[in-house]
Amino acid sequence: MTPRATIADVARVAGVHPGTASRALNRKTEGQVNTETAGRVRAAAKQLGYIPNSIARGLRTSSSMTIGVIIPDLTNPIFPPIVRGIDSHLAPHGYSAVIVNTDGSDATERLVFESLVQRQVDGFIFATGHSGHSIAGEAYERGIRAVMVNRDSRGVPFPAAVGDDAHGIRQSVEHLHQLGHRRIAHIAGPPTFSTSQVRAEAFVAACADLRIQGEVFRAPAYSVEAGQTVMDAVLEQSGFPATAVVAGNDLLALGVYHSLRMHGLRCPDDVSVIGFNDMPFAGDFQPPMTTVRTPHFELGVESARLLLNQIENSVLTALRVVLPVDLIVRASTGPAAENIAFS
Amino acid sequence: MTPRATIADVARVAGVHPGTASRALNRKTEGQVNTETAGRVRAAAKQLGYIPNSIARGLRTSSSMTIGVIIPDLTNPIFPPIVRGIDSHLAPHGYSAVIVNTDGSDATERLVFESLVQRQVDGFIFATGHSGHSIAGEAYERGIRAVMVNRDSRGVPFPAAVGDDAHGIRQSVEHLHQLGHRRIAHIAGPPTFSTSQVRAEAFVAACADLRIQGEVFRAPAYSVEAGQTVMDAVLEQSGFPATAVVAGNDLLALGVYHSLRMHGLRCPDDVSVIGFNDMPFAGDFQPPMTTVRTPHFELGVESARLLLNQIENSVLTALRVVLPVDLIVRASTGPAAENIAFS
DNA sequence: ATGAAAGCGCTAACAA
DNA sequence: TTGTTAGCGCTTTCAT
Repeated sequence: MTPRATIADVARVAGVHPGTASRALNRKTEGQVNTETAGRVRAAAKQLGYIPNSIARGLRTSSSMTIGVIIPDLTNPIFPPIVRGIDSHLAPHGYSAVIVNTDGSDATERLVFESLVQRQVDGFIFATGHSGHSIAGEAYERGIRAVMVNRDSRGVPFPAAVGDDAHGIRQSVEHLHQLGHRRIAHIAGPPTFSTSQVRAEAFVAACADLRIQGEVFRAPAYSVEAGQTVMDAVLEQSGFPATAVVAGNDLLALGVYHSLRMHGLRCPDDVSVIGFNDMPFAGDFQPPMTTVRTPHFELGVESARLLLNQIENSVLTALRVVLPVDLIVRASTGPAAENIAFS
Repeated sequence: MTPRATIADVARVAGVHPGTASRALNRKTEGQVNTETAGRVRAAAKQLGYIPNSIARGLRTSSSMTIGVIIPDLTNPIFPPIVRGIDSHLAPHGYSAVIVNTDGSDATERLVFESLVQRQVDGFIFATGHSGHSIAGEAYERGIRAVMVNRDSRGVPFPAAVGDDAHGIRQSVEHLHQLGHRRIAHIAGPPTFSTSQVRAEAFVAACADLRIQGEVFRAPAYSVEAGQTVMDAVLEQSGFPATAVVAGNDLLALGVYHSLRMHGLRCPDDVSVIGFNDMPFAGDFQPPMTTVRTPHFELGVESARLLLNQIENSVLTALRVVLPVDLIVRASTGPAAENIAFS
């Protein structure tokens, strides 16, 4: 492996001083150099296959052109689109994203956060929305730039890009109401996520407005297993004869599907189910899932835009960007069952 | 934001020279320093909240502790588990992964590759398996360290971690054969991917061995749309009266589902379908998909291990790691239909 | 418009 | 065992 050409090499070939070469090669400073000289420098660079060493540049400019993206779990299907959205905005600006997973663990979150600080990332995008001991608060105190995506900032004054969850839930409940449902269960995500709270509150409010019975059950995680377990409990122990379930997200809804199947209940004939997120392939499930579509890619884009505005222009374009969501009606919702399917 | 403490600050507080502080703080060199002194340095570091600047370190050691991971598209559900596997091996070794998408474009691949070289990544993991004008060959000539994951190296002498695709296909065909199928279509992925070739060849070989009719159709992409389009053509134009389809991957198989449905055909009653990969939620599709499970997470781990061995120990532990795959029989395969469902 | 020189923060070779 | 010195490759003042 032949050693890579440095800017000194380029300068030598072009017959100029390294400083001049540097100026010629950088957009912001190329105006300061004679057009003809600049051309010579560029030619030399091309000839030598010069690739600037961004580590060295970063050391000098104290910026790494890197953004840390902290998510709970990349295998949760809502995150890949968010990440792609983030990347689609960062890349054209010369930034790269370093994605790390926390698996919902505060300890891991702290660990990866420190490791990214050590890597001199220029900012953070948090997709983890813990309430209490989140590192977001600490980040703010340290003067670190960050934004939240898909989760609210909850006290910490970082900007956030979120979907209009409350509206999505309201649409869901109204849809169910129109189908004749009057007793609806909501399986909410863990209370540590801001989304869980927002959605649960919206559910309660919507039920109150429409004068229908709504009951909230809490899942310990946003996962298929948790959804199934909680739905098992709803069916077997709660004594709440729901004809429909509004799940906190699609994973939970999928768990509800499983529970229903295990209990010999049909969806939507016996119980209607609505998810949240419209994760990829939600329309291919059995039955195709009625769910609230959240524009994850765009959420990613917006969060990146918010962050870059802060970093590059030191301006806060917005403290909160709320994107619209849409109820996608498929086949997991139908008319309310006349007979209560369970005790 | 108070300026971060540097190693010079730590040294000053501890009353030692920066060089000594550096040695005390690094695992590999802490043996060279007096235990008591080292303790004082560590105390000072802790007191000041010292966080080493890894950019500066990288400049000096010419290593960024970063690995570039090049994939076609993060939203293809097989990649998140691979990425997590990679990360699970890299993180404990102090490395971070920078993930970039190419969307199957050679131009983008080249672009992101250069951008990662510029970032001084210590190595690459390629999940894109192009044949011809891949940048892998060029990377090799430049002396860049890299490995391939889930795709074969195809001439370029980089190590690779792959699943035993041929065996998976053979299992699929045998399963179909046992169910009485004698005319099977294979919808192969784009020929630019090594996996497409391997799977198609294995399909042809298996059919020959079992003396059944097998015909290969080529999809222009590994996507749901492509699967649907190709299956439409199989049904409407090919004149090949298949009773079963072995799809090149689950996405393609899902497209086959869609096509079948549009044609009023039932799966598996009229046509059996087998996918490949066992992507997340494949068991929740309608019908639950029979498919070949590939250990994506482990593939990721192995690829990272292969790469780190090369980087840190300059040893090539293996040129090829082949992991076993398994046929997961669910509900998309059944006895061969007696009547040919289409012309 | 260009050259000179300094220095970002760190580690590695060399001395002592 | 510790201090000294130099320099990774780049940008950016300051001079010219």
